[in-house]
Amino acid sequence: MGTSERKQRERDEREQLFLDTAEQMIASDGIIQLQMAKLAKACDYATGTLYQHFTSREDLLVALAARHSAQHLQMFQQIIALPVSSRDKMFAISVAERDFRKHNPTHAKLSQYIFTEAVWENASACRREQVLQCGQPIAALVCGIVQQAIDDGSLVANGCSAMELAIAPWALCQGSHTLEQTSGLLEAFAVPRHDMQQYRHMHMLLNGMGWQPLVDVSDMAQIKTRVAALSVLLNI
Amino acid sequence: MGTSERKQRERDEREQLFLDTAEQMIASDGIIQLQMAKLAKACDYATGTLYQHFTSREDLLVALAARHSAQHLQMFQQIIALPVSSRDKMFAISVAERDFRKHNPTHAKLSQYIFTEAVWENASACRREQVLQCGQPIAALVCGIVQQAIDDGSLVANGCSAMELAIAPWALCQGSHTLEQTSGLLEAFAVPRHDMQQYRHMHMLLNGMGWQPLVDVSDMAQIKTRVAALSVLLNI
DNA sequence: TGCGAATTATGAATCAGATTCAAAAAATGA
DNA sequence: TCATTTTTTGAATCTGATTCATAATTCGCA
Repeated sequence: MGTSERKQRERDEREQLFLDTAEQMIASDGIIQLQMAKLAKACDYATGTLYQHFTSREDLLVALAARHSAQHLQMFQQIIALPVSSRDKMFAISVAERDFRKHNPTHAKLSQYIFTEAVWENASACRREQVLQCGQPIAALVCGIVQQAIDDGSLVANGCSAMELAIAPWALCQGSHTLEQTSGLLEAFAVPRHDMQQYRHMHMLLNGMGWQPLVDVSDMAQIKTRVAALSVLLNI
Repeated sequence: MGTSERKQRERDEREQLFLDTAEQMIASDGIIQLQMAKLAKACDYATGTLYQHFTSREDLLVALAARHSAQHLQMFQQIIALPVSSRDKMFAISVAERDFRKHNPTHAKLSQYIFTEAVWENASACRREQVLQCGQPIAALVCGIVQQAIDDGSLVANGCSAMELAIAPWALCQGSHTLEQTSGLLEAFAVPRHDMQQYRHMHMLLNGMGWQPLVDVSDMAQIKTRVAALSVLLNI
């Protein structure tokens, strides 16, 4: 009926309010500082009301991550529509990913944090499901790029499934970000933090996969140009 | 003087006892279940005594991770002494790494957890330092392998420092483990969890770096054989 | 060996903050 | 309008980390 529909909408809006506010609070004070009572008060609701949406603090964090994943997906969807080679699409994924993280430091921290035993296990099963569900179309989409490459002959599968192949760039991307994010790690080892470096590594991997057309990894200028071009296409 | 030396030793032993016990407790009940009071009692000490060693629960976790890093280093040191090509050494790193994680699930979880803002920021500066210090020789060692490869001509640097190049396999390794570890992620996407898959990805990357001698990534049997051979050399 | 000072250990008390739940308020609907 | 159901409230509860006054131990010295 109409009434209950409106009610549901209001409830959803309230949930978004909680999430928006939590996001702001995390952005300004960090994850640890986020307190349930403070958050509720900041939204002009009682603590108990907050718990009607999220079964626990961890549940809230996972919900936040799930929402980010949705934006994430949207960004990736742009990519498949791009008028570029499959290899460039895959590369664009890593460019977009990096940009997304740069503009969403909260997401970067959260995505590291929520998969931690301490958080993951304390979130409700349904929120966890939600995160994984959001990931699914992303994975499908990346797989699609690989499949396209296999189909048009620019990548030889060698008996691997598209997913198995997609894992490689995914892992490299993930690992690069983990290293970069890990406080003090690269600094401690005096690794110059050069944006392009990571892109070069990705091209090395894609070359190693035999993904055509190969890119000359010694030509940083060209890599830079390509990144710039993709950035424009993605308007970032 | 002799007396204070013994005292220091006893103190160190007690610290190890705390860490050993914490490790067991984590192994059997998980990180979240680790409670300071329980741990102290399990070691027959008062809670306050535990706090004389670790400034906080997080500090204890970081200390534990630092200890793991030391074992880690030891394992890697074996590798540089191996009578194999530099490429095989680098590959051996990923084999050893994977084995280490398989046999130390606690380490795997911890190393993900401690670098989380919530933990890292709450550990004492000196513990954090300790973790990074342990990492340093590991990094140096891996760099050494890259440098050796550059020197003997099996790898072309193209103006990159050894460290910059070393980051690539490091990131891939790291990322693979993160993906694998992340509860439910690969399952959710129906990715078959095949040990060798990861090794193939590493060879793709090393090939893409132009690291000689190149490996035929379509020949899984050969990769498998090489892993087996390295496992024997490392006796794992 | 005995004694006071200095150091260390103890664990009950404190504190922070997440979570709950009985009571109050609001919505529903007859 | 009023009884019933649903939702909101926030003070009380609970958990577990951390502290700190007190007790125990060790030390240096006569």
